[in-house]
Order: sequence, then structure tokens, then C-alpha cells
Amino acid sequence: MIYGLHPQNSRTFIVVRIMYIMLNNVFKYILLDLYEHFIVIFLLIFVLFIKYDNLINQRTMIIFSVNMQNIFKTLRSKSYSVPCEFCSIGSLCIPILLNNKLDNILDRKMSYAKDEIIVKANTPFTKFYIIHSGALKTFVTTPDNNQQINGFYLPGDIVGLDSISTKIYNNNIQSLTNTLVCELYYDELMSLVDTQKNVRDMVFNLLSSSINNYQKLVLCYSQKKADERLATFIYSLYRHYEQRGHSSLNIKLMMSRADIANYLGLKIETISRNLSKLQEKNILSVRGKYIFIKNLNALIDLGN
Amino acid sequence: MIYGLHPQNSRTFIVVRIMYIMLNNVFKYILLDLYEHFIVIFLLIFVLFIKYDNLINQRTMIIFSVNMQNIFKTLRSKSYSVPCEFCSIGSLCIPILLNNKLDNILDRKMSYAKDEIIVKANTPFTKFYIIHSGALKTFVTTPDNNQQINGFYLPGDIVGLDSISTKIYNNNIQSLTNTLVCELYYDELMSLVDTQKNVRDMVFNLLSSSINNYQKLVLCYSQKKADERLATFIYSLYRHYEQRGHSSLNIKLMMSRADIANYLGLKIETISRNLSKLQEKNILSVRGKYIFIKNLNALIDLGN
DNA sequence: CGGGCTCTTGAGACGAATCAACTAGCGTGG
DNA sequence: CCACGCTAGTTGATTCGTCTCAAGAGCCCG
Repeated sequence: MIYGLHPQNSRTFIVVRIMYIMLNNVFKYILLDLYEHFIVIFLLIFVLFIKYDNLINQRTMIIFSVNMQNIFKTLRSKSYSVPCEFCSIGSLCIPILLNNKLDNILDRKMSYAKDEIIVKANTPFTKFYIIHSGALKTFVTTPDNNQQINGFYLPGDIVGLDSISTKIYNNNIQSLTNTLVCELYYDELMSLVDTQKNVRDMVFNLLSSSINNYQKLVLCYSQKKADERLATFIYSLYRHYEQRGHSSLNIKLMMSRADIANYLGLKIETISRNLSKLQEKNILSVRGKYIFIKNLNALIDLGN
Repeated sequence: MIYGLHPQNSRTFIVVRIMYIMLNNVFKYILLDLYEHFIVIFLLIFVLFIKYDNLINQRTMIIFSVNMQNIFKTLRSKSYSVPCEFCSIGSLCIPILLNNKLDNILDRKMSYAKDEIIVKANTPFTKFYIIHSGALKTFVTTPDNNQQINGFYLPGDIVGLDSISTKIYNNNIQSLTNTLVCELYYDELMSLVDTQKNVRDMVFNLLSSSINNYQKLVLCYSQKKADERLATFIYSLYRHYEQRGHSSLNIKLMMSRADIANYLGLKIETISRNLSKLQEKNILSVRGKYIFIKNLNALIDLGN
């Protein structure tokens, strides 16, 4: 449990959580450089808080130091976790339904390191993965041994819907950063579907909207040029964060250029060139993995 | 009720149906030219049958003549209908479940002429369409007023799964030939989902395998060249017919070159050129809308 | 038989891939 | 703390594949 936010003490945990959400919401429109300074200020406040908290003892101190490191890391990478109510599962979170105690929800979360293979393709399908924080990608390996990414998954997303019919995982699932996922067993979900109408409707909606997304992706592939595809991709990231309650013009790309290129059916050089092109057009400001959307409407227009 | 197979008299209908299915199954391996002759023989037998059927009166005669025209048309285009047990809905056909009488099933079928718009995009979603015979396409119209096809649907397929989450039809649905569809109301299906486990599982499988198909399509788009895409497309048609109990190396393209091009994200000239290329390689034999697969393995290899 | 389609084939234009060189960012170890 | 190497990312020159434009062939239908 070195990775991820996982203190044993639930009171201190809540404080961490509140400040964390605050930071994500209050500062979401602040530019990259400013952002860095605020993190320092935040950490100072945080250290003071620890100093005067009478709960502190040797053991929690160690936990805090571990957490602080993680929080710092997380903030630096501007990764985020969705509060459970913004999850694609929404208020119907299975752990919550099964057992309404917070501790139990936390116990359901599994932690994975960067680049860890979570699931290998063609292994038996038993459970879905719902991302709490971090990011995943799914991909298949083609006969000529290179990979084809067919989805990026961000906090709140559910992975594995395509496996219901095949009973095996059709894709490899791999973490892009340190990632916390909730596991959701298919059988458990089905028993809830039978007893609760809202769960049934939710699952149908998830499946249906997944089909919808793929239809849009197909449309993107089949008639858009490289720059249009890239614009669509970046806008879809923006939309995704927005829908999960993190609307910000600052976007951190969790995936490498190579992954983006692979996903969009282009080559890495083309991505690079077109990012520069969008920057020249004053639509984006790119700095490594960070993108700032300078002209959202132009971005939307370009992506059609 | 001019189009489609829709006699009022169920005894005569059954005979038509049996002969129709016979023809589809007995002659499925026979080449195009031979096929034409058998249709003539079949029609002669059919006329004799009518002559000595004591049920005939003025009214049924008219119905028959209408139907004969349609049957002739249908056979000439080598269209086919799936017996209900090969439908994607399978043995769980809702009309059958709701009311086990044949007449009632027939009443559920709606008939559409070639190129008829069955559903306009963005209209309220109430029911799925399951194809009995013929073919449909679904497409969206882009802002610059040209269409993007995102699916062809053949007998046994269900259309509209993506609309569950949006509550509106996301695509226009248009018939490619004269088409018979079974209508399936969403509410009816949901009430069956709640009461019958096998229906529930079927619906989940349908949704999940639809996601699966789109994943494969995305893979096809993002890293295959024109000839590979075309090979994949033709093989997928072959597989589709095979799964519905009509395995034949003779394939009739229900859609125009323009539709194929649009669907595969290519231009009509590229389709034409690559069909010629596949013919030169002795993989296919193309004659207008008819394709004969000369080398199935080579086709599969090319499509990866 | 001609008019309107769809489909095929050819020549040149354009966009993305490829190959190659170079730069920036990052962690590692001295 | 800096030098080092490694990887990720950028930029340029050339090649290759598909699109575009254009003309002609085949087919259905009145």
C-alpha cells in the first residue's frame, strides 16, 4: 500500500480528502506555473495541520509522510481521483450498495504501479475494473506483435464491458500511472441487476453509451485528417474531465505520444508535428505532457 | 403491403416459405449463372402449384401474383431471410415469447421499400428493429452535409442498441433493399429482462458483442491499408452469413461501392481499384454486386 | 436506343509514413 | 552537484499510398 492514498485512520483521511478536492476545484483555472506555487503553499498548510493535530503518534506520522509523498506526486502530475458520486457508476456504486461503511469501500480499491499489466488478454473474465484515480489503457496485440490501443480509461470509467459476451478479456489492460481501481464482480452486478431496477438501467446505459463512443471514434477515424483527429482527441479528454466534475482548460496527458499516435491510427511524428501546428495556430499551448487549451471553440471547430 | 412477403392466407404462406428456405439451402453453393436457371424452374413449379391448389380464388390470386413478383425480385437479388432460430435474438424472439402463434409473429413484421428512411436521427427512441430479410444501413449526417455510415445490418441483426443511453436514435436508419423488420419495443424488452434470466443474458450479450465489433472496426481503421480493410470487410460479410446458417462463398453486396467506401473510410475509386487488385491476385471473382471468394485463406491472411 | 446511373481506370496532387538526425527531459551513479 | 546515458519528443527530407480530377465503360430503365 505504498502507492495511492490509503491511510488507516479515517478522520485524518477525510481531512486529506477535503483539502485534495478543494485544491482540484478552487485552482482548476490557474495556469501551470502558478499551479506549482500553490502546491508549495498547500503543503505548508498541510505540514502545520499535522504539527497541531493531537492524534499524531509515531505510526500515523509514518503513514502521513508516505501519503504526503504520494499527494505531492499526484498533484505534480495533476492526476486526480473522482469522488464516488462522479464515477460512471454514480450513486449506484456497488461497494456502497453492498455495505454502506466507508472502510469497506476503501478495502475494495486495488492499487497498481505505473505500466503494470492488470489483465492479460484471453484470460477468463470475472470482474470489471472501475478507475478511482490514475489511468489505464486497453490494447490488443496483433499477430505481427505490435499493439493496438483501443481505449484510454480515466477516473470514473469502467473497463471490461466488451467481455460480457466473450467470457474472456478481449484486451490487455495496463496502467499508465499509479492507479487505484475498484473491482466489481460480474456475478455480483448481475444479482443486483435482477433485484434493483436502477442498477439494471445504469448497466444498460453504460453499455449503450460505450457503443455510442465507439461509433463516434469510428466516425473520427474514417473521415478526419490528422489535425482533426488530434483536436477531437484533446476535446474528448476535456469533455471527459468536465463530465466528472473537473472542468479545466489545463489537461495532463496521461499517455505518451506513442500511445496517442497508436490510438488515433497515426504515427508519433505526425502527432508531434500536429501538436506544433495547433500551437502555431494559437489553439493550444503544449509543454511536455501538459496542454493548455487557449481557444476552446477553435478546437471544437477543428474537430468538427 | 405491396412490398415483401405478406399473404393473408397462412397455409399458402407456409408453402411459399418452405420452398423459399429450400431454395436458399439447397442451392447455396451453386454459382451465379446456374442460379438464374434454377429460379426459372422454381417459378414453373410454383405456377403449377398455384394452378392445382383448390384454395385459389380471385382474391388470393392477386395476392399471389404480387408475392411472386416480390419473390422473383428477392431471389434475383439473392437476398435471404433468416429463419427465426438463426436470428441474433435466437430462440428468445420476443414475438414468439409473447404469443406463440405464427400469425402474430407475422403481424409484427414491417415492410420497407429500397432506400426508404426508416428512422431519422434525433427522433425519440422507442423500439429496436430486428431484420428478418433485406438489409439496412445506419448513418449520421455530418455538419458539412455528407453522410458517415457506421453500420450495415443483415438478417438476424438488431438495430438501435446505441440509443438506450441517449433515448433518441443517434443514427438515421435506411433500407438498402426491400426489407422486412420485426419491431421490438424497448419497454417490452425491459419487462422481459426483469422476469426472464435468459432474456437478460441475451440482451447483455448483444450489447457486449456490439462493443466488441466496434473495437474490431476501430482496429481495422487505425492500422490497416485499403486492401486489408476491404479484405476484412468481405470476410466479415462471409462470417456474418455463415453465423446465420448461410455459409456460401458467393456473396451479394447489398450496398453500393459508395457505401462500402464511406463505411471503410476510403473513396469509391480506391474500393474499385482494390477489388480489381484482389481479383488479379485470384482471391476473389467480382461481377457487379456479386463476389465469389476463390481463396478464403488468402482473404483471411490479407485481412490479418 | 439514348439518358442517367454506377462502376472502372488513368494521371497528377497531397498528406501521412518512413528514415534519419537532433534536442529535451529524466533518473542514475559517481 | 554535475556528467552521463537513456528514453521521449521534435524537426527535416524523401517515399509511398490514397485522394482528386477526369474520362470512359457497363448497366438498368423508360
